[in-house]
Amino acid sequence: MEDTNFTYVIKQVELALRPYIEEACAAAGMTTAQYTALTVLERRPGITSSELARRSFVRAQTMAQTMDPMLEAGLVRRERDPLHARRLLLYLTDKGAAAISQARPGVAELERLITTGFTDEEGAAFADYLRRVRNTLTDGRIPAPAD
Amino acid sequence: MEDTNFTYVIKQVELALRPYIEEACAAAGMTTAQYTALTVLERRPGITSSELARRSFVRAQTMAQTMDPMLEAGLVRRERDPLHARRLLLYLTDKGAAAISQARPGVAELERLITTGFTDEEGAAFADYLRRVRNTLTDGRIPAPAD
DNA sequence: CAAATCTCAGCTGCACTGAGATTC
DNA sequence: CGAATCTCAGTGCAGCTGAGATTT
Repeated sequence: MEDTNFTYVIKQVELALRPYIEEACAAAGMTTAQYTALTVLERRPGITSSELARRSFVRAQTMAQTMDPMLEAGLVRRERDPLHARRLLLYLTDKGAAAISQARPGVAELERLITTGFTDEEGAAFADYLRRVRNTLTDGRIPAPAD
Repeated sequence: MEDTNFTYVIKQVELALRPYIEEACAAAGMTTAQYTALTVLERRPGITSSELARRSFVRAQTMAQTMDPMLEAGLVRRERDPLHARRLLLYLTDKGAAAISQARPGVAELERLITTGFTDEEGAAFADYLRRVRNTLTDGRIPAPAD
């Protein structure tokens, strides 16, 4: 197992992936970071921006920056936490849910494209490897994987 | 094979990888993009900036921007192509080779970290899957894979 | 007081586009 | 003329740091 160049090839895959993802997200008027944040928010309504940042491996300031235009556009709504006045809890609005729906088909199409030529077993193995690598690299970074 | 979220997990892996790569490259006073360009240049001395850009999946302008500080710092040298006055051929200098050497141990260490807990077979399969995905996504983009 | 959250302001890396000059 | 290369100038996204206010 020498000269496999994982860092290089992973970077290439990410670069090659980018225009596809951007296109799918743009179809719903969002950036990639915004779409990702919305899908996490969909699974964890009432999360704080800071927590969302931790789960996405970015700083709180970066997430706030991602959220700003979506709050403006009414895709996301926020409320003071009644138990903790400093916290602002985030919720998906109907408009936000609609935006996700609009982007989802393109993303699903891309998921299929990625594993073109893979058997089901290979696809499952690939998914497993990716998660293992992620977990190795982020060991102890977050309370529970943002999966 | 549903709900595997390749796009999401690949993005996470790339994000998690970033600080490690940056650290290894910074040890030699380079950015990630610069290190990558140098390693490609090492394998293909006399390549043009445009060709290098194609092999790295970026625009010619982006590559020029990556190269500029390295030309300034004397890590890379360039010469007019005697056969084509418009072209500038790129070559690694001794200083550039030294910079690669300085960054390489950190990168090699990272390669090992990535596949922590993988058997040799799993590592080989993972490397193969990544290349297949890259090739699917960049189908017909460049003459020969920059591998 | 310490820790967490949120906000403001500015910076960097690395993509992009568009336009122009030169050369083959 | 068309295609490729190189350069200049400007844009945007998405990370980052640092500092300050507020709350538990």
